[in-house]
Amino acid sequence: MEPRSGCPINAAVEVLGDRWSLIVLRDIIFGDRRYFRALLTGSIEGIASNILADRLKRLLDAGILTRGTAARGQRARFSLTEAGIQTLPVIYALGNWGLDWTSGSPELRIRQQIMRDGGPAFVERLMDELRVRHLDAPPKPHDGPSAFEQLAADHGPPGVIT
Amino acid sequence: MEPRSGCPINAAVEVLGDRWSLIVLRDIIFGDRRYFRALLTGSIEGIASNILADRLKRLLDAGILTRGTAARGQRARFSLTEAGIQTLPVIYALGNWGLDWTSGSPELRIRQQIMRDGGPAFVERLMDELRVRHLDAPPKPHDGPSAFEQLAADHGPPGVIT
DNA sequence: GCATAGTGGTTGCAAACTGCAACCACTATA
DNA sequence: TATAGTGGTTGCAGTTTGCAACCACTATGC
Repeated sequence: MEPRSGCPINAAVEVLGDRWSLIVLRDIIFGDRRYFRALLTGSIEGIASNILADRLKRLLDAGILTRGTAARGQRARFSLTEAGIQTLPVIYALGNWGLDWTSGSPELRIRQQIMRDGGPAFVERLMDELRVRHLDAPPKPHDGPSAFEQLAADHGPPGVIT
Repeated sequence: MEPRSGCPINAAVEVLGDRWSLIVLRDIIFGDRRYFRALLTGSIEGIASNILADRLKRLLDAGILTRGTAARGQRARFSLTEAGIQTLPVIYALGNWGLDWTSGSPELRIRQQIMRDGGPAFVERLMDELRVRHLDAPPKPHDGPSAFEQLAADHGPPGVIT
Protein backbone atom coordinates (compact mmCIF):
# COMPACT_ATOMS: atom_id res chain seq x y z
CA MET A 1 0.00 0.00 0.00
CA GLU A 2 1.32 3.35 -1.06
CA PRO A 3 1.55 5.83 1.78
CA ARG A 4 -0.61 8.89 1.29
CA SER A 5 2.34 11.13 2.13
CA GLY A 6 5.83 11.03 3.57
CA CYS A 7 4.75 12.66 6.83
CA PRO A 8 5.70 10.58 9.88
CA ILE A 9 2.41 11.40 11.62
CA ASN A 10 0.51 10.19 8.60
CA ALA A 11 2.66 7.06 8.40
CA ALA A 12 1.80 6.21 12.00
CA VAL A 13 -1.88 6.96 11.43
CA GLU A 14 -1.93 4.68 8.41
CA VAL A 15 -0.67 1.80 10.55
CA LEU A 16 -2.37 2.48 13.89
CA GLY A 17 -5.26 4.73 12.95
CA ASP A 18 -8.30 2.51 13.11
CA ARG A 19 -10.72 1.34 15.74
CA TRP A 20 -9.05 -1.95 16.65
CA SER A 21 -5.27 -2.03 16.16
CA LEU A 22 -4.43 -0.08 19.31
CA ILE A 23 -7.04 -2.02 21.29
CA VAL A 24 -5.33 -5.27 20.30
CA LEU A 25 -1.96 -3.83 21.28
CA ARG A 26 -3.40 -2.64 24.59
CA ASP A 27 -4.56 -6.18 25.38
CA ILE A 28 -1.22 -7.66 24.39
CA ILE A 29 0.72 -5.14 26.46
CA PHE A 30 -1.38 -4.77 29.60
CA GLY A 31 -3.33 -8.02 29.52
CA ASP A 32 -0.37 -10.10 28.36
CA ARG A 33 -2.64 -11.88 25.92
CA ARG A 34 -0.32 -13.61 23.50
CA TYR A 35 -2.61 -16.04 21.71
CA PHE A 36 -5.44 -15.59 19.24
CA ARG A 37 -8.07 -17.07 21.54
CA ALA A 38 -6.94 -15.02 24.51
CA LEU A 39 -7.22 -11.83 22.48
CA LEU A 40 -10.57 -12.88 21.05
CA THR A 41 -12.28 -13.78 24.30
CA GLY A 42 -10.42 -11.33 26.54
CA SER A 43 -11.38 -8.17 24.72
CA ILE A 44 -13.91 -6.15 26.70
CA GLU A 45 -14.89 -4.37 23.50
CA GLY A 46 -15.76 -7.69 21.85
CA ILE A 47 -13.68 -8.00 18.71
CA ALA A 48 -14.85 -10.41 15.99
CA SER A 49 -12.53 -13.22 14.98
CA ASN A 50 -12.15 -12.11 11.37
CA ILE A 51 -11.34 -8.56 12.41
CA LEU A 52 -8.81 -9.87 14.93
CA ALA A 53 -7.21 -12.08 12.29
CA ASP A 54 -7.03 -9.15 9.91
CA ARG A 55 -5.50 -6.80 12.49
CA LEU A 56 -2.94 -9.33 13.61
CA LYS A 57 -1.94 -9.76 9.98
CA ARG A 58 -1.60 -6.02 9.48
CA LEU A 59 0.43 -5.64 12.66
CA LEU A 60 2.68 -8.48 11.51
CA ASP A 61 3.10 -6.82 8.11
CA ALA A 62 3.89 -3.50 9.77
CA GLY A 63 6.62 -5.14 11.83
CA ILE A 64 4.88 -4.44 15.12
CA LEU A 65 4.30 -8.09 15.98
CA THR A 66 6.03 -11.36 15.26
CA ARG A 67 4.44 -14.77 15.27
CA GLY A 68 5.97 -17.96 16.56
CA THR A 69 6.26 -20.64 13.92
CA ALA A 70 3.27 -22.90 14.34
CA ALA A 71 1.23 -24.85 11.86
CA ARG A 72 -2.51 -24.53 11.56
CA GLY A 73 -4.19 -25.80 14.69
CA GLN A 74 -1.13 -25.27 16.82
CA ARG A 75 -0.83 -22.57 19.40
CA ALA A 76 0.98 -19.65 17.82
CA ARG A 77 2.31 -17.04 20.17
CA PHE A 78 2.37 -13.40 19.15
CA SER A 79 5.17 -11.21 20.43
CA LEU A 80 5.85 -7.51 20.26
CA THR A 81 8.85 -6.31 18.30
CA GLU A 82 10.82 -3.27 19.42
CA ALA A 83 8.59 -1.24 17.08
CA GLY A 84 5.61 -2.71 18.89
CA ILE A 85 7.00 -1.93 22.31
CA GLN A 86 7.54 1.65 21.20
CA THR A 87 3.85 2.08 20.53
CA LEU A 88 3.46 2.32 24.30
CA PRO A 89 4.04 6.10 24.41
CA VAL A 90 1.25 6.48 21.84
CA ILE A 91 -1.10 4.35 23.92
CA TYR A 92 -0.02 6.25 27.02
CA ALA A 93 -0.76 9.61 25.41
CA LEU A 94 -4.13 8.42 24.14
CA GLY A 95 -5.02 7.04 27.56
CA ASN A 96 -4.13 10.31 29.22
CA TRP A 97 -6.31 12.19 26.80
CA GLY A 98 -9.16 9.78 27.45
CA LEU A 99 -8.68 10.14 31.17
CA ASP A 100 -8.99 13.91 30.97
CA TRP A 101 -11.65 14.39 28.34
CA THR A 102 -14.00 11.44 28.52
CA SER A 103 -15.84 9.65 31.26
CA GLY A 104 -15.72 5.92 31.89
CA SER A 105 -15.85 3.24 34.51
CA PRO A 106 -13.55 4.06 37.46
CA GLU A 107 -12.01 0.58 37.63
CA LEU A 108 -10.91 0.82 34.00
CA ARG A 109 -9.37 4.21 34.66
CA ILE A 110 -7.11 3.11 37.52
CA ARG A 111 -4.41 1.70 35.26
CA GLN A 112 -4.07 4.92 33.34
CA GLN A 113 -4.05 6.93 36.53
CA ILE A 114 -1.24 4.81 37.99
CA MET A 115 0.72 5.11 34.76
CA ARG A 116 0.34 8.85 34.68
CA ASP A 117 1.31 9.15 38.32
CA GLY A 118 4.46 7.19 37.54
CA GLY A 119 5.38 9.66 34.82
CA PRO A 120 7.68 9.10 31.83
CA ALA A 121 10.11 6.99 33.89
CA PHE A 122 7.33 4.53 34.64
CA VAL A 123 6.55 4.21 30.94
CA GLU A 124 10.22 3.54 30.23
CA ARG A 125 10.23 0.88 32.88
CA LEU A 126 7.15 -0.77 31.41
CA MET A 127 8.92 -0.84 28.06
CA ASP A 128 11.95 -2.47 29.66
CA GLU A 129 9.74 -5.14 31.14
CA LEU A 130 8.06 -5.69 27.79
CA ARG A 131 11.51 -6.28 26.29
CA VAL A 132 12.03 -9.02 28.85
CA ARG A 133 8.65 -10.58 28.11
CA HIS A 134 8.66 -10.28 24.36
CA LEU A 135 12.25 -9.95 23.18
CA ASP A 136 13.84 -12.23 25.78
CA ALA A 137 16.00 -9.35 26.93
CA PRO A 138 17.83 -9.87 30.22
CA PRO A 139 16.00 -8.17 33.10
CA LYS A 140 17.46 -4.89 34.24
CA PRO A 141 18.10 -4.55 37.97
CA HIS A 142 15.36 -2.25 39.18
CA ASP A 143 14.39 -1.26 42.68
CA GLY A 144 11.04 -2.30 44.07
CA PRO A 145 8.21 -4.23 42.49
CA SER A 146 7.93 -4.50 38.72
CA ALA A 147 5.96 -1.84 36.90
CA PHE A 148 3.40 -4.36 35.71
CA GLU A 149 2.96 -5.62 39.26
CA GLN A 150 2.30 -2.07 40.35
CA LEU A 151 -0.36 -1.74 37.68
CA ALA A 152 -2.01 -5.01 38.65
CA ALA A 153 -1.61 -4.58 42.40
CA ASP A 154 -5.11 -3.60 43.35
CA HIS A 155 -7.36 -4.68 40.57
CA GLY A 156 -6.62 -8.03 39.02
CA PRO A 157 -4.43 -11.12 38.95
CA PRO A 158 -0.71 -10.43 38.63
CA GLY A 159 0.47 -9.64 35.14
CA VAL A 160 -3.01 -9.38 33.73
CA ILE A 161 -4.59 -5.96 33.69
CA THR A 162 -8.06 -5.49 32.32
CA MET B 1 -22.97 6.58 20.24
CA GLU B 2 -22.48 4.19 23.09
CA PRO B 3 -18.84 3.69 23.97
CA ARG B 4 -17.66 0.13 23.53
CA SER B 5 -16.14 0.18 27.00
CA GLY B 6 -15.23 2.52 29.83
CA CYS B 7 -11.50 2.24 29.12
CA PRO B 8 -9.87 5.65 28.56
CA ILE B 9 -7.67 4.27 25.78
CA ASN B 10 -10.73 2.95 24.02
CA ALA B 11 -12.53 6.24 24.52
CA ALA B 12 -9.68 8.11 22.85
CA VAL B 13 -9.51 5.58 20.03
CA GLU B 14 -13.22 5.94 19.39
CA VAL B 15 -12.79 9.67 18.91
CA LEU B 16 -9.37 9.88 17.24
CA GLY B 17 -8.89 6.39 15.82
CA ASP B 18 -9.51 6.74 12.13
CA ARG B 19 -7.52 7.68 9.10
CA TRP B 20 -8.40 11.38 8.94
CA SER B 21 -9.20 12.98 12.31
CA LEU B 22 -5.62 13.32 13.46
CA ILE B 23 -4.51 14.47 10.00
CA VAL B 24 -7.06 17.29 10.18
CA LEU B 25 -5.84 18.21 13.66
CA ARG B 26 -2.24 18.12 12.46
CA ASP B 27 -3.08 20.63 9.70
CA ILE B 28 -4.95 22.88 12.12
CA ILE B 29 -2.12 22.78 14.66
CA PHE B 30 0.99 22.96 12.53
CA GLY B 31 -0.40 24.47 9.35
CA ASP B 32 -2.67 26.93 11.18
CA ARG B 33 -5.43 26.11 8.74
CA ARG B 34 -8.57 27.44 10.36
CA TYR B 35 -11.07 27.39 7.49
CA PHE B 36 -12.78 24.61 5.59
CA ARG B 37 -11.21 25.54 2.26
CA ALA B 38 -7.74 25.86 3.75
CA LEU B 39 -8.01 22.38 5.24
CA LEU B 40 -9.46 20.97 2.04
CA THR B 41 -6.85 22.34 -0.35
CA GLY B 42 -3.93 22.35 2.06
CA SER B 43 -3.99 18.65 2.91
CA ILE B 44 -1.07 16.85 1.31
CA GLU B 45 -2.96 13.59 1.71
CA GLY B 46 -5.86 14.96 -0.32
CA ILE B 47 -8.96 14.76 1.83
CA ALA B 48 -12.36 14.83 0.12
CA SER B 49 -14.79 17.59 1.04
CA ASN B 50 -17.47 15.28 2.41
CA ILE B 51 -14.95 13.45 4.58
CA LEU B 52 -13.60 16.75 5.84
CA ALA B 53 -17.11 18.00 6.63
CA ASP B 54 -17.85 14.77 8.47
CA ARG B 55 -14.64 14.85 10.50
CA LEU B 56 -15.06 18.49 11.44
CA LYS B 57 -18.56 17.65 12.66
CA ARG B 58 -17.28 14.73 14.71
CA LEU B 59 -14.49 16.81 16.21
CA LEU B 60 -17.03 19.51 17.07
CA ASP B 61 -19.30 16.91 18.70
CA ALA B 62 -16.36 15.50 20.64
CA GLY B 63 -15.56 18.94 22.02
CA ILE B 64 -12.18 19.09 20.30
CA LEU B 65 -13.06 21.98 18.02
CA THR B 66 -15.38 24.95 18.16
CA ARG B 67 -16.82 26.81 15.23
CA GLY B 68 -17.35 30.53 14.89
CA THR B 69 -20.96 31.46 14.30
CA ALA B 70 -21.38 31.92 10.58
CA ALA B 71 -24.24 31.27 8.24
CA ARG B 72 -23.95 29.13 5.15
CA GLY B 73 -21.67 30.74 2.63
CA GLN B 74 -19.86 32.76 5.26
CA ARG B 75 -16.35 32.06 6.41
CA ALA B 76 -16.52 30.02 9.60
CA ARG B 77 -13.35 29.74 11.60
CA PHE B 78 -12.55 26.56 13.45
CA SER B 79 -10.66 26.77 16.72
CA LEU B 80 -9.17 24.19 19.02
CA THR B 81 -10.59 23.79 22.49
CA GLU B 82 -8.38 22.88 25.42
CA ALA B 83 -9.28 19.24 24.71
CA GLY B 84 -8.11 19.78 21.15
CA ILE B 85 -4.86 21.39 22.24
CA GLN B 86 -4.21 18.41 24.48
CA THR B 87 -4.28 16.05 21.53
CA LEU B 88 -0.80 17.40 20.75
CA PRO B 89 0.99 14.83 22.94
CA VAL B 90 -0.84 12.10 21.04
CA ILE B 91 0.21 13.56 17.70
CA TYR B 92 3.74 14.02 19.04
CA ALA B 93 3.95 10.37 20.14
CA LEU B 94 2.57 9.15 16.83
CA GLY B 95 5.03 11.31 14.92
CA ASN B 96 7.94 9.99 16.94
CA TRP B 97 6.88 6.45 16.22
CA GLY B 98 6.58 7.26 12.53
CA LEU B 99 9.98 8.88 12.57
CA ASP B 100 11.59 5.78 14.02
CA TRP B 101 9.74 3.00 12.28
CA THR B 102 8.73 4.23 8.86
CA SER B 103 10.48 5.98 6.02
CA GLY B 104 9.28 9.15 4.38
CA SER B 105 10.36 12.32 2.66
CA PRO B 106 13.12 14.09 4.61
CA GLU B 107 11.52 17.55 4.38
CA LEU B 108 8.33 16.22 5.99
CA ARG B 109 10.36 14.67 8.79
CA ILE B 110 12.15 17.84 9.85
CA ARG B 111 9.27 19.17 11.93
CA GLN B 112 9.03 16.00 13.96
CA GLN B 113 12.79 15.91 14.42
CA ILE B 114 12.83 19.49 15.71
CA MET B 115 9.94 18.72 18.06
CA ARG B 116 11.65 15.64 19.42
CA ASP B 117 14.92 17.52 19.88
CA GLY B 118 13.03 20.12 21.87
CA GLY B 119 11.69 17.45 24.20
CA PRO B 120 8.60 17.60 26.40
CA ALA B 121 9.21 21.25 27.28
CA PHE B 122 8.98 22.18 23.63
CA VAL B 123 5.64 20.40 23.33
CA GLU B 124 4.37 22.28 26.37
CA ARG B 125 5.47 25.50 24.79
CA LEU B 126 3.68 24.68 21.56
CA MET B 127 0.54 24.03 23.57
CA ASP B 128 0.90 27.41 25.27
CA GLU B 129 1.19 29.10 21.91
CA LEU B 130 -1.88 27.22 20.68
CA ARG B 131 -3.78 28.61 23.66
CA VAL B 132 -2.84 32.09 22.51
CA ARG B 133 -3.91 31.37 18.95
CA HIS B 134 -7.09 29.46 19.64
CA LEU B 135 -8.31 30.35 23.12
CA ASP B 136 -7.21 34.00 23.11
CA ALA B 137 -5.04 33.32 26.13
CA PRO B 138 -2.55 36.05 27.02
CA PRO B 139 0.93 35.19 25.76
CA LYS B 140 3.34 33.88 28.35
CA PRO B 141 6.72 35.57 28.51
CA HIS B 142 9.13 33.08 26.96
CA ASP B 143 12.75 33.44 26.05
CA GLY B 144 13.80 33.32 22.44
CA PRO B 145 11.74 32.77 19.31
CA SER B 146 8.33 31.17 19.49
CA ALA B 147 8.13 27.40 19.22
CA PHE B 148 6.13 27.59 16.00
CA GLU B 149 8.72 29.95 14.54
CA GLN B 150 11.38 27.42 15.39
CA LEU B 151 9.43 24.73 13.59
CA ALA B 152 8.92 26.90 10.53
CA ALA B 153 12.38 28.43 10.52
CA ASP B 154 13.99 26.49 7.74
CA HIS B 155 11.24 25.03 5.69
CA GLY B 156 8.26 27.21 5.09
CA PRO B 157 6.55 30.55 5.63
CA PRO B 158 6.28 31.65 9.28
CA GLY B 159 3.49 29.98 11.20
CA VAL B 160 2.66 27.57 8.44
CA ILE B 161 4.36 24.21 8.57
CA THR B 162 3.68 21.63 5.93
C1' DG C 1 -26.26 45.84 -11.51
C1' DC C 2 -23.65 41.84 -12.84
C1' DA C 3 -20.27 38.55 -13.32
C1' DT C 4 -16.73 35.99 -10.86
C1' DA C 5 -14.37 33.88 -7.23
C1' DG C 6 -14.75 32.06 -2.81
C1' DT C 7 -17.45 30.32 1.34
C1' DG C 8 -18.94 25.86 3.78
C1' DG C 9 -20.85 22.27 2.56
C1' DT C 10 -24.52 18.23 0.16
C1' DT C 11 -25.75 14.47 -2.97
C1' DG C 12 -25.13 10.10 -5.74
C1' DC C 13 -22.79 6.28 -6.30
C1' DA C 14 -19.33 2.48 -6.45
C1' DA C 15 -15.92 0.36 -3.83
C1' DA C 16 -14.00 -0.93 0.38
C1' DC C 17 -14.41 -2.06 5.04
C1' DT C 18 -16.82 -3.79 9.29
C1' DG C 19 -18.98 -6.96 12.12
C1' DC C 20 -21.82 -11.00 13.09
C1' DA C 21 -22.53 -16.00 12.82
C1' DA C 22 -21.37 -20.18 11.32
C1' DC C 23 -18.04 -23.18 10.00
C1' DC C 24 -13.25 -25.45 9.20
C1' DA C 25 -8.84 -28.19 9.56
C1' DC C 26 -5.94 -29.37 12.74
C1' DT C 27 -3.90 -30.62 17.58
C1' DA C 28 -3.76 -32.00 22.30
C1' DT C 29 -5.76 -34.61 25.97
C1' DA C 30 -8.18 -38.20 28.21
C1' DT D 1 -12.31 -42.56 20.07
C1' DA D 2 -14.49 -38.53 21.80
C1' DT D 3 -13.96 -33.77 23.35
C1' DA D 4 -12.07 -29.39 23.95
C1' DG D 5 -9.07 -26.08 22.14
C1' DT D 6 -5.96 -24.09 18.42
C1' DG D 7 -5.79 -20.26 14.73
C1' DG D 8 -8.35 -18.97 11.63
C1' DT D 9 -11.94 -18.74 6.87
C1' DT D 10 -16.33 -17.94 4.55
C1' DG D 11 -20.84 -15.66 3.55
C1' DC D 12 -23.34 -11.92 3.93
C1' DA D 13 -25.68 -7.58 5.29
C1' DG D 14 -24.86 -3.14 6.80
C1' DT D 15 -21.82 0.76 7.18
C1' DT D 16 -18.23 3.71 5.88
C1' DT D 17 -15.14 5.67 2.54
C1' DG D 18 -13.77 8.33 -1.28
C1' DC D 19 -14.49 10.48 -5.73
C1' DA D 20 -16.98 13.79 -8.63
C1' DA D 21 -20.33 16.86 -9.36
C1' DC D 22 -23.22 20.12 -7.64
C1' DC D 23 -25.48 23.76 -4.38
C1' DA D 24 -26.87 28.10 -1.87
C1' DC D 25 -24.88 31.80 -0.26
C1' DT D 26 -21.41 35.85 0.26
C1' DA D 27 -17.82 39.06 -0.88
C1' DT D 28 -15.45 41.60 -4.41
C1' DG D 29 -14.39 44.12 -8.65
C1' DC D 30 -16.02 46.60 -12.52
